Amino acid sequence: MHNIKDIRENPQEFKKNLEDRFVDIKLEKILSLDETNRKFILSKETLEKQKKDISKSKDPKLFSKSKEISEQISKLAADQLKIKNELDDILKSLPNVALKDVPIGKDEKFNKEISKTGEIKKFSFKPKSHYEIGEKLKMFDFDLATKTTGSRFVFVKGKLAQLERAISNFMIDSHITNNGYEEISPPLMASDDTMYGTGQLPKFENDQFEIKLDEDSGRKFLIPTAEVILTNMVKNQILNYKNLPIRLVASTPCFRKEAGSYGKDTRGMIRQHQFYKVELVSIVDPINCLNELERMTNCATKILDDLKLPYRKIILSTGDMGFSAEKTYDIEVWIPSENKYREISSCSSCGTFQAKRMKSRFKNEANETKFVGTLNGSGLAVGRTLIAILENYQNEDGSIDVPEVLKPYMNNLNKITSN
RNA sequence: GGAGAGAUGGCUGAGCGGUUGAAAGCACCGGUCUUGAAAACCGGCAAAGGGGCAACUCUUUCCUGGGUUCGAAUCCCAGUCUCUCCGCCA
Repeated sequence: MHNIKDIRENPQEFKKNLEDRFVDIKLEKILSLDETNRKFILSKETLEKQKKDISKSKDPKLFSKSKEISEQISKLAADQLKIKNELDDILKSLPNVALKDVPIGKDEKFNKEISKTGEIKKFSFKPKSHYEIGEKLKMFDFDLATKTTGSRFVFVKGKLAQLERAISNFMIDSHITNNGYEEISPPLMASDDTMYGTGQLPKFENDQFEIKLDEDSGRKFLIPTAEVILTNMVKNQILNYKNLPIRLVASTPCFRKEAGSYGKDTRGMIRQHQFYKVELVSIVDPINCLNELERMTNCATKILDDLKLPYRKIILSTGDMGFSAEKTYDIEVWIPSENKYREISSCSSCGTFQAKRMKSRFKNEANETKFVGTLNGSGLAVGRTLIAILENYQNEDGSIDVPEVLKPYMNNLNKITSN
């Protein structure tokens, strides 16, 4: 959430920054609510001071006066709270401000390609889509998932299930051993305020699967990404600068309603309600956010290098970035059957935006309390990596070569064939 | 599911109606000492918000929400969470 103090000091700049993200900001409303709020606070505090003085004096003659003041205070407090809540509701739904080097544009058309890596393989036959390959191998079963569960789910079976697990294990091992991340096996559900902390609530409630444990307790949500639960590990904490950076990795299922993408990617497992993802999260001193973003993105692309999959790196435009992000790189992998690149990772710096929502702070070397910086990135989306391997490593007979680095995770299997 | 215990600052932990924003220790920051470090010693060290150009000052906060009282970390009620024991189950 944005600090109202910063807005107050530089309202026009704030307005412009959010307009660059194509957000309709009611600046006048915000400023007037803030002013009213402060007026209420001032009069409330004046009364509180009077009351405190009376109680300190211990003078019985003043006691009845104190009671009167109490009533006035509670009235003022109620009015003040109403204004404050109204103000907060507006602030809570405003996205983070983009950094200066982020291209301004209203949607993905304004994203900019930064680099292309790897060679696109020339097939001597027409490459099949991952779902054709998987179904032919009898290792993807979409119909069965429809029967047991519904649309946008899949059964992965046999060697492809093993391959999926191999991909996940290879990625985690790589991040642990080469990049210094700590592996976490987190809860797959998150509470209301946890979801708020990383920015999924209040604005994107419709994308989340809500869980009710019982009538009385608060609602919970299936995590749409491990980012939510990993980042919130430092919620409501004041860390020491010596503990930073914190680097976490987890491989978890992710659950998304995919509301608003009806009819999009309906075939295959590109867009599912449930998918595995290896997620990277960094908690850093905010002055290191940009370096960490580069580092994290490199951790993600290294996986694709090792898997020998062609990819490109793009920087998202202001309109295409996520709610909490200040700068985002997407990594897109080559999908032969579609003859184009598709997103396989998204790495974002959130600056102190999430930290302010979570109240995650640290003491710096000067012993001052500051908000931490948070970053998250996929390293990588496991389901989509499986897709990319199927398509890029396919042979004309429908078999799949196992990528070199995954063989140790597949009992040194060279090739996946039907039967 | 049954029976208890508890929730205090970055951490451990005192306080159980009135200079308690909160003892003490640890951690952290600054200093003395030292070639440097450690140890020892000295000093500092909660957060959020408001007012003020500033020095500074005020308010709130001892899990959350109500209540009692002139006054609550301290008493009462409700809730949340944690722990221990018993039962049940992976």
